[in-house]
Amino acid sequence: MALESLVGYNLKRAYVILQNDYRAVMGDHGLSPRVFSALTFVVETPNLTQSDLARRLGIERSGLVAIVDELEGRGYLCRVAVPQDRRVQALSPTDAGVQAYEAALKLVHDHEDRILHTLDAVERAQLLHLLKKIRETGE
Amino acid sequence: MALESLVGYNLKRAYVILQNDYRAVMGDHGLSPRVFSALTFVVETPNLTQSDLARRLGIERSGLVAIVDELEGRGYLCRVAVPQDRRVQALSPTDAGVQAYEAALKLVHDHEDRILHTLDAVERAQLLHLLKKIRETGE
DNA sequence: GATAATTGTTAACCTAGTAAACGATCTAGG
DNA sequence: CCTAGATCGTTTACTAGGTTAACAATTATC
Repeated sequence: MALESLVGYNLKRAYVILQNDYRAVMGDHGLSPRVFSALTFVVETPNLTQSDLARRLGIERSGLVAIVDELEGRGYLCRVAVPQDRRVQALSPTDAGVQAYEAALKLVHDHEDRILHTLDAVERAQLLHLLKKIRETGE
Repeated sequence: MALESLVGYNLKRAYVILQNDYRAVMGDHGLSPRVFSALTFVVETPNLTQSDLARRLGIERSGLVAIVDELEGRGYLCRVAVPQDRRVQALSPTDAGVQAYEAALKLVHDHEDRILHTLDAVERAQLLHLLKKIRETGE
């Protein structure tokens, strides 16, 4: 079967498996992968603007609006006006946002430990390294 | 940045990069990844039925209909009635389908060679092995 | 000071799926 | 034999996760 030796095919199948397990672990009202990623950037990056965040996530500004809306709706961040540039909205995490991020990160680690339990530490590091190498050539 | 050490995040980013390059190489009217995968199974598997194919692709039967419709519309396969079981439609590739498959496979190999040029043969084999290991635990 | 670029946002659209229901058909148990 | 359940392909409605194009407001550049 030609597909079995294609990286793209195996990458997609593995991606779907991880995503399904992610959702199972995070539950029905948990943060979706993209919302969790966005929250991570917001918590870890001071003075982040929406355009910044969209670029870092590799999506369009327009697509980010719904994500930020959700995080704001959950009370996990605030859009704060920036006097130096009145076009932008800086994204500032709330205390609840930081807490939710830390709790979600624990769940995500549990999920990855579970779904990747057949990979030892060396293999997992290898996998990360190889995926990053792909990212570097394509971004 | 916590995301950088997560397999899921890196997997998705790498997957998006491969998918974008795939589409760039295959062109605007080329076979989409899922349609190419389906055609591969049809060409390589005699007497394949739609339910079989859906199971192998890991999608629902209902979702497969549009894919088979497209392949049939392009003249790459025929739905043929099976006398032994009048519920099923066997999927039989046409000559044009086999030809299109072989041409597409060449393009896919070109695409993977290009996007993965920073990985040597050993790394590429490692990556395939690790992705397959994930697939085995999750399917 | 005019022109161009950037920001956040909305609206319309697209892709790739899922879930539920359907009639047709096949299979197994009594 | 025949009835209950399973399976097959299909349609319909829906969802997630994006994109592109346009917009007013604002800032940067020449």
